[in-house]
Amino acid sequence: MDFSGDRDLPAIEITTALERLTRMFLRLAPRGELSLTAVSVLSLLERSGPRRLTDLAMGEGVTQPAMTQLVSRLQDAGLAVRAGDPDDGRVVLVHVTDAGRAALAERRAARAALLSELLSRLPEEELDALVTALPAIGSLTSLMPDERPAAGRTF
Amino acid sequence: MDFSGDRDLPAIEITTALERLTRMFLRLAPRGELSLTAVSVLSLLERSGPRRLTDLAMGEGVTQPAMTQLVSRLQDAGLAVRAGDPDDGRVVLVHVTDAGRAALAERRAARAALLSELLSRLPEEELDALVTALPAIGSLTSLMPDERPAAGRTF
DNA sequence: TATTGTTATACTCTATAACTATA
DNA sequence: TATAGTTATAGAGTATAACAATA
Repeated sequence: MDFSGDRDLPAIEITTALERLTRMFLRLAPRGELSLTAVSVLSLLERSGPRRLTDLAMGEGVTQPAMTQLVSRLQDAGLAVRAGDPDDGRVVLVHVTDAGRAALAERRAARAALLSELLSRLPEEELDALVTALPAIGSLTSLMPDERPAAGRTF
Repeated sequence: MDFSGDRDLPAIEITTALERLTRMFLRLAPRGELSLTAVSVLSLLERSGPRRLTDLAMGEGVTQPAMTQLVSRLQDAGLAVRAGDPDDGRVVLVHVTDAGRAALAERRAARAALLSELLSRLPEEELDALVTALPAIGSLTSLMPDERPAAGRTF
């Protein structure tokens, strides 16, 4: 397949595929205790270290009050902690805890186990195609701007 | 990359990638009036024709009452309609309306437009890899069993 | 005054339990 | 009795608006 002439062509197909993929993934495993946003926040903290509450809200596309409450829930669950910023008394820096990292790993392992079962039923070449597409998926998610404001309920 | 020897190997990597992809896609566009489940139901009805309410609930991994309410909302919005089954007076068959199809198309177009912008910034080979992986994504979503019961809130 | 974060309140969507109607 | 669907009620997570504290 060569889309070099019209690179926008497959957008609808990719959108439809991603819609179904998203739904499948959400249903792949019971969410357990953590909301999707909670997992996303913990993942971000794990990837990039402590973050300000406002940054987290922007990054996740939720409002500041929603993030305040989410961080409170995470803190109550022992998965994250608030720490002050010595340079600016208004700022709250959120850190992921070891328990938070462990919860993430456990959740990923559970999902991976279920996903493995599905992957094992894919034809060889389709599995290869999926693996080959992983860098593209990584790039795509990195391209998502962090500044998108919350628009309506995020889900 | 050759995983023929140990096909389960990339499950964690794929899980992590899908976690981020899911979050990105959810944030790609304001959801507008439709919840993710609503879109999924309409898509299923569009793909496979009228369905019983119970089937929809099972297929989406939500409870029957949740589906009753969702279908009521869709009906109020003119996007779906309830019809009885002549063969069994207890059964409700849900149909997508033309307005429902239009809403789906509009939503997909909006997302595709935003996605196009991101896709256009991918290197040529990554875009190709994504397109090549589309059949695999389709297979994967088809492999998802419909019988998975609701486990906790679905999101 | 502007910025950071929290509190108060309302809304959407979901779950469990109890119920109605048909088979 | 069993099955299909609805109604009643409660809980999680989010938004907007109003507020407190720091810069």
